[in-house]
Amino acid sequence: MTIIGMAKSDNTAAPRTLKTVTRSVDIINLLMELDRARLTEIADHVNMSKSTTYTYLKSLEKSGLISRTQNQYRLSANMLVYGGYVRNNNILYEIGKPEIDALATETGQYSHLVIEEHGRGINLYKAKGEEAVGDDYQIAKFQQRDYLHITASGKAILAYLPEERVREILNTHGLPSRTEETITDRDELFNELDDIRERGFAYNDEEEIEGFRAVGAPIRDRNGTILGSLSVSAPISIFKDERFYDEIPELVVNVANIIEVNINMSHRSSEITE
Amino acid sequence: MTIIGMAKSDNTAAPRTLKTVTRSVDIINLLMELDRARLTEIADHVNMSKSTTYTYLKSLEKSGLISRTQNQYRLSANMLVYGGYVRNNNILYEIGKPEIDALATETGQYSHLVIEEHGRGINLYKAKGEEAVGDDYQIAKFQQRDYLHITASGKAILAYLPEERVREILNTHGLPSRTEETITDRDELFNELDDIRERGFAYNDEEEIEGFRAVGAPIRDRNGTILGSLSVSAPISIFKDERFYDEIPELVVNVANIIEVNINMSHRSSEITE
DNA sequence: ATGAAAGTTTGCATATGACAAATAAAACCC
DNA sequence: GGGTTTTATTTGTCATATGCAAACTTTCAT
Repeated sequence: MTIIGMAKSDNTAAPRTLKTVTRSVDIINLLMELDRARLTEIADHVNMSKSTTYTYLKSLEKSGLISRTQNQYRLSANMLVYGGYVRNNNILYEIGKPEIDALATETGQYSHLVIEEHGRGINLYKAKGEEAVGDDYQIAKFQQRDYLHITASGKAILAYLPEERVREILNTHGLPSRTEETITDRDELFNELDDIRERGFAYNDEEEIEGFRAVGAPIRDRNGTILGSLSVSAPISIFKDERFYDEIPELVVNVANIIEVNINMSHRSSEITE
Repeated sequence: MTIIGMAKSDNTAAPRTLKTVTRSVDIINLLMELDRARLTEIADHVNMSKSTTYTYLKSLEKSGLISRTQNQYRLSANMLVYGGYVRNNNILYEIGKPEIDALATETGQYSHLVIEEHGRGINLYKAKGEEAVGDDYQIAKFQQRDYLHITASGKAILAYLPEERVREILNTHGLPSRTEETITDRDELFNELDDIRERGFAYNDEEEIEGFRAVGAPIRDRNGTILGSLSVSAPISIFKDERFYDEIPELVVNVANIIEVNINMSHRSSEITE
């Protein structure tokens, strides 16, 4: 009775996709992995002939997605333009940024504003408090995106997504673990999500990074649709139990509520259809 | 004897480019222009059949470059991941950010860190001082990229780029004007660039935005190669002549020098080959 | 200098993308 | 609420844009 349901019960056939697009994005993602690479190296990684790869690289360069310095290719600074556009036009960023800044200042720690896309959590903004350690804590430095089940902000989002959607996300990404504490079992996760809904906020107790704790709260629109979430994180030594279990959650939930109110009052709130 | 040299004396034929890539990026850029759009609208704009456009949109969506909410397509939040990656891995950002922050605090105004790519100035980072007006001054709000000849930071870069490269850029982008004061004449621009090199920094006196002034200074590596530039900008009422012509330039050049020293001392400085 | 490695160009065959037409699903409207 | 228009999706077919190999050029290393 194994229900290892990779079923993919699409009644609708998947729409056609352009190989050229897929391959282009493969190259772009590869460049984010390698930081910079030369033609031959790239061709090897993506399993295309050198000549074909050459054409791709030239095309991507001409279009402004990647750039080249002496035969080394890397992501173009234009990506900043696209990214900046997305951020500046996001109402959650517009309204949430000052609150996140204030929260980081108040707690002295890191505070993050997160949205979900394609089943992953994407960092919309982060602020660093005075006492926060690490330049940007540890490895997470270059990371703008993470699995939802391993962070407080991510779990706060999952808890308020339709269950069907959650299952879809789990099917796509699974439950990879990051530390001993990471939740890797579906049932356990669903229980956790129940708890989160009951409490109204999420904990992350060393589930992402050993020695780190975080508290996250959902940000929802007036219909209850989840828009994103925010979190505050710090080393255990700073988030001792009293603070971690009482003080911080109150603060975080409070700020989440403020953002919700401001968004719902905003004339732009109609834009957030999702 | 008109030497209106659009000559394009390529002895090398332009390499092949993939139509699919060009079209994909056209769609991406269109979405940045329209913010969000539906299939039919997009198909109209890019002059492709609806069915073809459909395939493009699905492909781009699946690859994570764009996203869809109820048949409205827009840039994906993933762009933040790419943009964030580019920023975080840029040594000029790493080293320049704290200096720009300090400069904004010190002057109370806006300070920007700019790099050049594809002949345009791209905002790597900006900081806002306490007394700076506007949420992000005026229209410039969503803009992450600008022509080089209309800003102080841009002119500071142009002044230290090889003349050949400057001509290339001018051929590509021309000298579009933004205000009455914008430099729109080639010879005038080259004279200006001479002046900038003599002084070591650039002025922008209402050339970009009416009522706004800025001072920009180049940031170069030990070989004299331009890496980027920084600037401080404010309304004329704040940058009165004394301040604009003496005080601010000294400050700006000083910070540029500090950044240069730090970059050249950095072990990563080898990365900046360009 | 010489050879090897990396990048670039070109011709050709075929897989891939473009379109039209058909179908399905919304949105509109009287 | 049913009929009409608009919009989105699917599919078959054909033309061509893409992928590869092989030739050529440049760069690097010894």
